[in-house]
Amino acid sequence: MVKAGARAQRVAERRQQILDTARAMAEADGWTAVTSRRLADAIGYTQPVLYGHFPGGKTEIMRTVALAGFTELAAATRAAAGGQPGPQAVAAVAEAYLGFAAANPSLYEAMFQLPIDARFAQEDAEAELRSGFDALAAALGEDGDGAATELLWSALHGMSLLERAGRMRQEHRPGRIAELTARFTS
Amino acid sequence: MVKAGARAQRVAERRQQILDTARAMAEADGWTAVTSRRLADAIGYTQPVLYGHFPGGKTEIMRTVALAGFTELAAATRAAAGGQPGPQAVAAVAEAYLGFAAANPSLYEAMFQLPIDARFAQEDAEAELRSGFDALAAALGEDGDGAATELLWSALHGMSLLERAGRMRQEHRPGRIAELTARFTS
DNA sequence: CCTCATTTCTAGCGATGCTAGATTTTCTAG
DNA sequence: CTAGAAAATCTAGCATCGCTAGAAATGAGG
Repeated sequence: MVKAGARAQRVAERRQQILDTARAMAEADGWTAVTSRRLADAIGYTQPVLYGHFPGGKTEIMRTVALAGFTELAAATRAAAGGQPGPQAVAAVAEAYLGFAAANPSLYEAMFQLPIDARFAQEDAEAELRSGFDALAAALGEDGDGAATELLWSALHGMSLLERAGRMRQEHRPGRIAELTARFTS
Repeated sequence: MVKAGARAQRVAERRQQILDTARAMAEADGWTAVTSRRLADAIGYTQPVLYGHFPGGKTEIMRTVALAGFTELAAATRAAAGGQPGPQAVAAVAEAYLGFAAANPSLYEAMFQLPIDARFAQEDAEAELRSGFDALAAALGEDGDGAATELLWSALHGMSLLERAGRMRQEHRPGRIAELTARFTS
């Protein structure tokens, strides 16, 4: 079984290479620049190889990249939330969330602007999403039905996208975070 | 000059027909279904005619549709804001904003998920955008630097998208609006 | 060395956005 | 009313896209 293991490992490695390359290309030039031909070229193979690893094609690749993004975002948010709820935790969580979205715009795009078909790894994404959501709730110290957390998430999500779209000036972010912190801790 | 006027009017009419058809097709089947061939077919002409009216191609068509969306959204928000600021105005504005986004998802998508190149009708969109922004500020009664309004806008924008993406349950919206109204009027 | 399964590639399909050049229609002027 | 100019429209095609069937290369076991 050693050889089979080696083969499986090679397969896993190339799979990961595809994901890493796709993500890097997306961050460099946007998802539209991640074409099957360019991606295949970048990993030193031809297009059909991609479909051997990801039968769902580009969509499945994006979705898998997005899944990693959910994990990372949840981890970052959880780490920022820290122990107790309160203004400090809310501010830290907001910083972490906005920072993540700004640092990985294409990844964030794959996570949230991709239609969800409830097929590929949907449940995993859902679990990671909930983990991040819980971190927000923890920072708020919410005990209700989650409406406040949903509102906080909405604000962070919307702010991320509007900043990225250039609809809000970057230098005003501290003011927005202060405003958010104040309004979400009362 | 009557004949020249008649010609200009025919041109304007067909231009509007292209926009209306594109918008309807987008709302019916999404923007990816709005292809140059299908759109040309739908208006009874061939592809190059589209480029006669919109040299920028599909992008310019989407942008022009989006511009109308900005106007409509600003009008709806202004109408909802009414006279005085206060909880009622904030709730009404939120309802109006979320209702508009939910009722015209593809239009909203064109408005905010389309990259802005600062070329096509950018300044008009900016003006309408500011008008809607001012309506939000009026509902809040804000007099500061706009941070609170930006935060409100972020929350509404994010909530719209998360609802559309199915990340938030529709039936919880009243709770979210209540939460928002409470936190934005203190 | 041969066989056979796996891996990889070649070549192609239909569809996309877009455009150059031919063709038809419409308007104008004599 | 008609001939020619101008405008509007179409035909046909390009490069690129995501994706795939079938041929060729590769590698392991007998």
